[in-house]
Amino acid sequence: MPRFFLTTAIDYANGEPHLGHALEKIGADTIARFHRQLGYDVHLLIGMDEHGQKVAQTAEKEGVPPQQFVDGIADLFQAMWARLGVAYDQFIRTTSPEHKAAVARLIEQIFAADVSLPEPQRNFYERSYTGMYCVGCESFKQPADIVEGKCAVHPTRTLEEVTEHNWFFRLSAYTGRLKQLFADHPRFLEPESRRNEILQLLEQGLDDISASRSRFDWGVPFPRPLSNGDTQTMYVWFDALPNYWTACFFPGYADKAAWPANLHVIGKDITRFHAVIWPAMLMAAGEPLPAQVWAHGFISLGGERFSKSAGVKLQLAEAVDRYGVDAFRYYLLRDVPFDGDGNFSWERFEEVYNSDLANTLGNLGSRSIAMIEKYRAGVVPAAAPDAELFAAHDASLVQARAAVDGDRRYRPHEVIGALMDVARRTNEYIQRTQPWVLAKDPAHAAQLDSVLVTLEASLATCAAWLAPVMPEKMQALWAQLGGAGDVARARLDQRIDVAGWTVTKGAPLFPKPDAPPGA
RNA sequence: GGCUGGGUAGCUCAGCUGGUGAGAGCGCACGACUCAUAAUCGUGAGGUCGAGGGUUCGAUCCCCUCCCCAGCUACCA
Repeated sequence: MPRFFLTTAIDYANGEPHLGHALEKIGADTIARFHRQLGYDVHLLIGMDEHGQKVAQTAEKEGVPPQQFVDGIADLFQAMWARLGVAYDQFIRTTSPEHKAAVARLIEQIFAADVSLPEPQRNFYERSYTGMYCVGCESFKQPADIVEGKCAVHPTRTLEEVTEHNWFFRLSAYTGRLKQLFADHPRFLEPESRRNEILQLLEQGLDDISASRSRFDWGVPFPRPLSNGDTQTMYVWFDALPNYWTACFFPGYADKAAWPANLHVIGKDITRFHAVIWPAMLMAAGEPLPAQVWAHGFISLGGERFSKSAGVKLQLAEAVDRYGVDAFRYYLLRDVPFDGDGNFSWERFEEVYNSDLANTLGNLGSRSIAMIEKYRAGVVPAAAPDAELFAAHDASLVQARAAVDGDRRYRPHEVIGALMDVARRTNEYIQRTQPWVLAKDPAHAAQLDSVLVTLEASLATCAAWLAPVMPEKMQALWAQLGGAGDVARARLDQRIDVAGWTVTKGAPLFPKPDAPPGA
């Protein structure tokens, strides 16, 4: 069985999970579920990035030791993932001893490689760095961020010229190899818009980056002391990025999380770290590279750019409660293209819920199951589904497959679109064949059989293909259709044989909001 | 400022290397049907394909200029 090891960005532990986190995790979870149903041995890695100055500061503000603080945040995130049906296989935390040990190991691996290099080419070297430090931001400012000699964010404070002595990583040495990587593997970074940005960056040439910090200690100690004897803390990205690699050093995960990963799902804002720094680190360590990095877009709220203040406007719990988890997952994935940005609005949510879920899909289930019950006592006839209709369906499924496991990957919204085509086409088919007319004349029994199997088979296809998006609802549909066991085990690359299944009409799958529940 | 990607029906968007009448979904209007969650099916409304110019027998798709939007322009993550 082919492996499919995918990861999401580990979330920075200085706040509660919000809509942006949810989009990425639901997207990755759905991609993972699709692959499970396509016969891959899937490993989905998720986790928390828990080190760094900001986390330490936030913890201090809360008056809690940092470890205790991040423990609490991790609980919040895991509870949210459970709520959203994000079925990860491994949850990594950068504060765990296994991770810290493995990070040190990766760094040492780079030092080991350095031994054979002449000094001017070594990956890690010590260097003094002088920059303008803003006390308000507690960080160094780049020239572009400085306005009239002051930090743009804190114009009342004076910038201090500060010199730090750190470990540096010779990122500049990888410009050529990275260019080669992008040339040899055009799909290493997608979508294309993000790839273009990185190509431009590489064209400019890369600067070395610092790999350790002296100003705080909430992190992994850099494994080697400086020549002056000081031990510094690793720059958070040097601690965070390797999580994908350190995952396999946790007990029980040696095989499941074996490096390299097939896919890193990340947000477009951290493209550079994943498409430049991380590959360079791996090259330095002599490790294989991940097959692909996918940078998804952002979701805004009511047209406004997502921000901490905006985050208050939408409680995830509220969004989930309104129409249920699965409808929330569906809405996000359907309305936010995974290769671009999208917007969240309750108006759209309602439109999509009513139109796609209640009217098109839900009602298709209701009417089909009702007819099988009424005309055939609930037993699906042993006939062949309509060949012409299924030829059209199959064409849709080819598109769907391409959007998760082919040329168009990874675009769950296109999978959804293809399956809605299947549902709409099936509703159309009902209108065209008019089974209620066929039912009136026993002479048309065979024809009616054919129509009913076709409906059942179409619905089973929808249930199987949409299960990754809406696990619970599609399980319910599957059960109503009389499918055995778990819909999540239904293979997407095989035709589902529905002959002989016994349907059971239950409550509407997607009740209208104003309808009494269960009506 | 530089670079990248965009500006197509009320909304969200498809339109590969230029060519018979510019599309889909939603929304809207009208009609049909009754199996179904007042759901479904059909029809329609006719949008200067951002603006101007150019190349061409012919451009939404090629070139130039301009306007507008978004992103990137490196050590917060």
